[in-house]
Formats: sequence, C-alpha cells, structure tokens
Amino acid sequence: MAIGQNAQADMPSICRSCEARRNGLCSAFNACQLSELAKASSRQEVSAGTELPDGETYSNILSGVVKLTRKLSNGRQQIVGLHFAPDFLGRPFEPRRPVRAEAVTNVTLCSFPRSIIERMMQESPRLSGKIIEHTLEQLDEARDWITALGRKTASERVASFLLMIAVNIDPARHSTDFELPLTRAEIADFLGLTIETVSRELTLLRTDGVIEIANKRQISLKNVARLEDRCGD
Amino acid sequence: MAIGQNAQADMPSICRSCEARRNGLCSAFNACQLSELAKASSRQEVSAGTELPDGETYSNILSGVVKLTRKLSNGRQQIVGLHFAPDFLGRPFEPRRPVRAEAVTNVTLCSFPRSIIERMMQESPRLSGKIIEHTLEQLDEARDWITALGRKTASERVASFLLMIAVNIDPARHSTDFELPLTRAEIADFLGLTIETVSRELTLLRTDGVIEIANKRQISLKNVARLEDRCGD
DNA sequence: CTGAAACCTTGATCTCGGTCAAAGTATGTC
DNA sequence: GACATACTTTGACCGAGATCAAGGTTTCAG
Repeated sequence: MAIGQNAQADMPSICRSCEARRNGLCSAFNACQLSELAKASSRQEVSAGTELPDGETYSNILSGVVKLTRKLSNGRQQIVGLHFAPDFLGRPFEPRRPVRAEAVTNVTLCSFPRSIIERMMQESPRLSGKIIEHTLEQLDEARDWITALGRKTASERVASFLLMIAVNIDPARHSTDFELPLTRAEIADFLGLTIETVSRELTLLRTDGVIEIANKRQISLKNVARLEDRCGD
Repeated sequence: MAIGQNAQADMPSICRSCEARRNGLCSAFNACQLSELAKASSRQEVSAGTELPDGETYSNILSGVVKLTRKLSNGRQQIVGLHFAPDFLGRPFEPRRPVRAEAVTNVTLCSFPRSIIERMMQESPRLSGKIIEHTLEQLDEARDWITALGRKTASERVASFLLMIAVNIDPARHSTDFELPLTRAEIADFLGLTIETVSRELTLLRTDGVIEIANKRQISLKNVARLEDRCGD
C-alpha cells in the first residue's frame, strides 16, 4: 500500500532495523513522530558496572541487561527489577524511594529527552497506552517475585529464575542455551539468598541432569519440563 | 469564580463529598465527564471475605480494604497487593498470571463499566496520566515489599508492616491508633512468614513498649521513632 | 609462565524462623 | 450458662538456608 510505503520512506534510517520498534516504546510512534525523536535521540554504549543516572531521559535498551537495586542498612541490597532489550528505562513522576540503575552487561542505549516524551504523552493516547502497558508488565513481574520471595524455597527460586532468564534473554526464540548475564552474587541479590546457596542449588540442578553448566555462565536447559516442575507454582 | 461555581453546580451530587475526587481516579475528571460517569456508576456494599470478580469494571474503593492474592502449589499463598480507600481497582490489559481480589473488611465500591473508562482514556491525557501515576505507585510499593521479603528479618518486616498500615489506613492524618484490617494469618501471607512468627514479633514489640495491643486488633503506636529504627532500611 | 584479583564451589556448623502441639480468648448460638 | 467456632498466643523442637572457612577456577597483566 502506498501509505505504508510512504511511512517507510519517511522513517529515520536509524530506526528501520531497531528492535524497539517491534514491541518496544517506539512501536507507539508514527513516522512523523519517529523523525522528530530521531533528531533528539542519542545512542550510547555503556560498559558493565556503570550506574545509569535516572531522571533526565527515557532510553530504549538496544542490547544488554540493566538491574535496579535498592539498598538497606548493614550493606544488604536487593535487586528489584531487571530490564532486557528491547525494554525501555524512564518514567514520569519520581519514585518515592531511591532506586539505583546499573548496567549488568555492556549495554547499548538510545535515549530521548524526558521533555519530548512527556509532551508526546499529552498528545498521543497510543504512547500513554504503551507506557501503561509497560508499567503493568513490570508490576505483574514484581508480583511474581513477591510470591517467589515470600513463599518459594531456595531451589524453587533458582529454577524460576533460570526460566525467567531464558524467556527474557532472547524473546524471539525461547532459547534453551544462553549465557547468564548475572554473577552468582547478583543472582543472590535478586533471589534474596546467599551466593553459597545459589551455587549449591545450581550444582544440584546440574547433577540431577536438569541443566548443564559450561564455564560457570553458559547454561543449557536439558529438561525444561522438569525445570518447570521445580518452580513450585 | 463563576466557572468554578458552575462546575460545582454541574457536578453530580453523589460525587460532591466523595473522597475519590480528592486524589483518587475521579480527580482526573471534569464536571461533564463526572456526570456522564455518574449515570453509569453503581455503588455496592461488599462484605468481608467476598471475592471481587475482576475484568468488567473499574471501581473506586470508598471504604474498606481489598487484598490481591496469588496461589502456589501445596496450598501456599502470598498477598501481592493491598488497596485502601480512596484507591481504585481495575486495569487495562489482562494480567498474565491470575490474581484473586478479595474484600478483607466490609468494602464500599463505586464501579464504572470498563468500556467507558477505556474510551475516556483515549480522549483524556489527564486520565491516562492518573492511571500511569497509580500504576507506578503500586510498582514502587511492590518493590518496597520485594526488598522486605528478600532481605529483611521477621521483626523488620512486622515493623515495616505496621508503619505501612498506619500511613494507609487513614491517609489524611497519619493516626498512631488504628485497627488492624488483617488477621494474623493474612499478615503472615503478606509478609512471607507464619502466623506464629507474626504473633511472636507483635508480642515482642508490645513487651518492648513500642506498641500497645488491645483486643488483638487495636494497635497503638507508642514510639514511632523506635518503630522506624526497627524497619531495617 | 607467574602472580594477583575476582569469581565460584564445597564442607562444617549455627541460627532464625518454621513446624508441631497445646492452651487461651473472643464471639455467637442454642 | 454451655458449647462451638474461629482466631491468637506460647512453648518445645527441628531444619532450610545463613555463616564461616578453605580451596578451586578463570582471566589478565607483566
């Protein structure tokens, strides 16, 4: 159709192959909005371990994984959220409690000024809807982990974690082979456990033939059905 | 001002004294939208223990407390959210995992058909914004509890819970005297503990002079500063 | 190759909170 | 008043996961 082709022609070239246009934030924009945004956007590479200052931008994650962490007294900390490409970071309204965002792996971002997105939200119900949908997805996931942290055993949590990583690391084809983006310490901070317990539960899954582990980080799910059985829900 | 007075005059009488207009969902509507909604709204009393079917309506909670529960195998369950008046229930997009909503106390609701709210969301950025704000608040709260369940001790969780109830049960004046809306079993399902541990931690707070307990449910905070110290964050 | 730093695994022991058991306290019904 | 039901408290004991300790593996610099 001619209209579709024109829209294609008008679309900023940088956006054409971008994953964020498929289900991400940018799926809410038309070609006109995309070209306005593309002018104000900036792409950046962030290396693992860098803190991402929150506040002034909305960013599509083009590749990599970002963690959100909350701190308690005695050096305790808890990961309260994980974001995978092609997710996005940024929100209207300030969170009431401080949360630290940090790149877990090397990360590629495509960032827009806060002001443009928030103006467009006033004009485009489609964008507002996308942000509502995204926030509700995060809320549903947060509630999954509330349930896991409140009522699941250590081995159920580790099993649930592996499945969650598998579906998020490559949303297109739910791969059974993937590299863990998190260290054992980060997995522990996510699951409310200690490094040692995470390590023990992983070895248990390995010796039971449910998974294989190569090089500490490379996971291969050998029996997804049995892994699901061990999730406890 | 004349305009303001006309708006007052046009406002449905049923809405005039309603708390939901202050910070709740209805603060997003003008007098015209309010009268359209008032025609389609229905008020209902729901007694404690009743399940609230989700899906077909959005409802302001005019009084009472509602819990959201998720179930696991072995009869385990976890409360994943609490709603106090003048909060509202209802969401666009289906949750991917089933959640059961149940009245914890007797509850008064003011309900609107889903279709009207979702049409108005298309037309009114103010309403979309309100829903985004509300969803983000729930997400922030969920993350508070992720942190508590993952990293806080039993006594820190109980202390945090009491403070949370105190600020939510009566948002206007943070009362230090209130009635616990939940049974010990429900508190346990919220905090990821057992009934016995909740009971022991409450007696500990009482014998330490931090709170007083009358009639099992009537709580009086005697030393808010010391209660805050015991929250662990 | 050598050494150091960071990360991971495994074992021994301890402890917080769970489990099991029994008794106490409201509230309502006949 | 007697009894039943639902909820709560308290005590004794136990076990899942934490803590403490030691050693293994990987990676990288020189």
